[in-house]
Amino acid sequence: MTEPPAHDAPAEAELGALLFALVERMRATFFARLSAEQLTPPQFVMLGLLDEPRPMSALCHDLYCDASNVTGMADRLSERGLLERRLDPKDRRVRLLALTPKGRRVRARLEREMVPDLPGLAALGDDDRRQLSRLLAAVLREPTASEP
Amino acid sequence: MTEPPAHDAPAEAELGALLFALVERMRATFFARLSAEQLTPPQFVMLGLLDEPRPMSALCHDLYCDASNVTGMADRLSERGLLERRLDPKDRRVRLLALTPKGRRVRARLEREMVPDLPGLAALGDDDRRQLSRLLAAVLREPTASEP
DNA sequence: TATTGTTATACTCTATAACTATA
DNA sequence: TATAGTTATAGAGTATAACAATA
Repeated sequence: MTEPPAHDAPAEAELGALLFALVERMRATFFARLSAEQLTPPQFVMLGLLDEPRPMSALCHDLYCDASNVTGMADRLSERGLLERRLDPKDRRVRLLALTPKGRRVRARLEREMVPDLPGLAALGDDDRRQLSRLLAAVLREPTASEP
Repeated sequence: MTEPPAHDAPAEAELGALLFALVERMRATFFARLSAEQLTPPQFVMLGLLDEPRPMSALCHDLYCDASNVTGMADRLSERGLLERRLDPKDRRVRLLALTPKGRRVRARLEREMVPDLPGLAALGDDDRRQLSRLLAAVLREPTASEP
């Protein structure tokens, strides 16, 4: 043990348990919507990472998986018309993955429908919703170790 | 379009985007710790569902997967000494899955170490941490559709 | 008959290693 | 030489279908 923690450990453990419970709660909606759309969870994550065309190497970094896996996932999603491979004019080794219009529609529909379905969210008052947004934004404002 | 929503849609979409971003942020810590422990994500979820011994059928419900998959997952985790199959005295068809002491230790260590590692959480002030706990608890207090 | 868990099969996800094309 | 992506292979997660044991 080194220095005592800046804030009390019990409160931190409670917050941690709540975050785990929240994720667990989101899983129900998540799986139900994805199976209705015939998408696997990794496929949905991949669609969610493609705000703009990105190299396959960037995708395998954000998916926490090996580059070899991105090949197969991209194959399957492009066969279904959800994304496409493009050439990178700056480097002929690179393939950029980009959502098709259909891929954009599917992703937008899923994101839109998953959140309102989350039980408990609609029960918050307007003030509490604003507070929660503010606090989540504050947590997310903090940079990740992997970011510059 | 039918009735106007009870609260404004933009605020709801923003909150949804924040929740997605939070989960995405948690993934980094999550994958790093699990690979260090040589556990797959589904294996960790299974350990997390075993607060007490539970029938395999209950596990496949909470994992959102078919019963046939629980057999193999339980095989692998029990080979590693993290859980064990027990007989249910009330129904001889049922197998109860229960954490071993080792499984309990591994699960506790992972849960304890994953949350403080979440970037941004430590940056919140004590008041904000309490607020966030209160709001998450309020969301989670709302029952799920799958609960009685 | 219905339910619990297992086995068999096929597809997807994942890592490792060897390979091609490009830089 | 190093990097981006692919292919081959093997282990793990997933669903479907058929099965044994029990209720």
